[in-house]
Amino acid sequence: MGRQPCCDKLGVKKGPWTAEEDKKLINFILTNGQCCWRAVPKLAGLRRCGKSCRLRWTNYLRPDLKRGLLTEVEEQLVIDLHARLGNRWSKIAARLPGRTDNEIKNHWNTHIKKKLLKMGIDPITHEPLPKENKATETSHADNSPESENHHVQLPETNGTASSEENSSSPTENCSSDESHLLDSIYDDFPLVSCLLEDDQALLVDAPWEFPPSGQNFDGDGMASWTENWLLDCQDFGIHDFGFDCFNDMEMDMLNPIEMGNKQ
DNA sequence: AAATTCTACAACCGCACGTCT
DNA sequence: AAGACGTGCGGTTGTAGAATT
Repeated sequence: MGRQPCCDKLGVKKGPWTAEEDKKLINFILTNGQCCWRAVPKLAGLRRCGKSCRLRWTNYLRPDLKRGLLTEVEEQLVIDLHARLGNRWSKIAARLPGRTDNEIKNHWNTHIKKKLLKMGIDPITHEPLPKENKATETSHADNSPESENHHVQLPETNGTASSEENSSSPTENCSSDESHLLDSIYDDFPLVSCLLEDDQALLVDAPWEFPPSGQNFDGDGMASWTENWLLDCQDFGIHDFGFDCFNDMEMDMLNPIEMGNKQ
């Protein structure tokens, strides 16, 4: 049996997207909206796999994306959320409007991880590194993706540093300590609370204008706008970053922050 | 100036999950 | 209930450009 591949591998292009392909994809989605991704390549005239189209759209072409490096505040929020959620990048991304899980994941691996190690903090557990390990960790952790999967046996995480709960969510299971943790994070990082406040405001349903008013999208209008769009920074506004991606437990975890913030 | 190494990030892959029939 | 299907997620790889030798 087995399932059908998402696309026939033959004749499907891979690798970097060209501006032309981007245009086609944008044009198609503008006209038809996001529908069945499998059908998109064919309908849009692209020799790409549907999955690839979806990824390209969500990670790069979506107009509500911010580009550029994460700010200090965003970075701190990522660290904070990672401490609570582990490598659940999509959930973390949901808390950072305009950022994608892929972007955050990359930033984590290339910047934050190193930063934490330099500070003597284990990027997996967010606990201080045991002194004797610091040097060695720092020296090889950079290029060792495995290090993240090793589930470095921590001094003590109530003995449950098992690969089971994996999802590398170190604090996920210690709900009793949740409020403590949150309190300390909240105290330690006033910037985070500041962002959360802003973030809250941003969550107001404000759909991006598509196409921007005054632009027409037939023929050249579309093409020139698309080109500008691709060239320029994409910061149109916020859309689609609600809380619905959090399950109840996570919502409970987050509530204290939101609530505390309002007080 | 050329060669080599490093870094950052876009893109791919395989698996998991939810929905539909 | 089971299989097919579409989509989302996280890990990993490939590559272009920057930095270093």
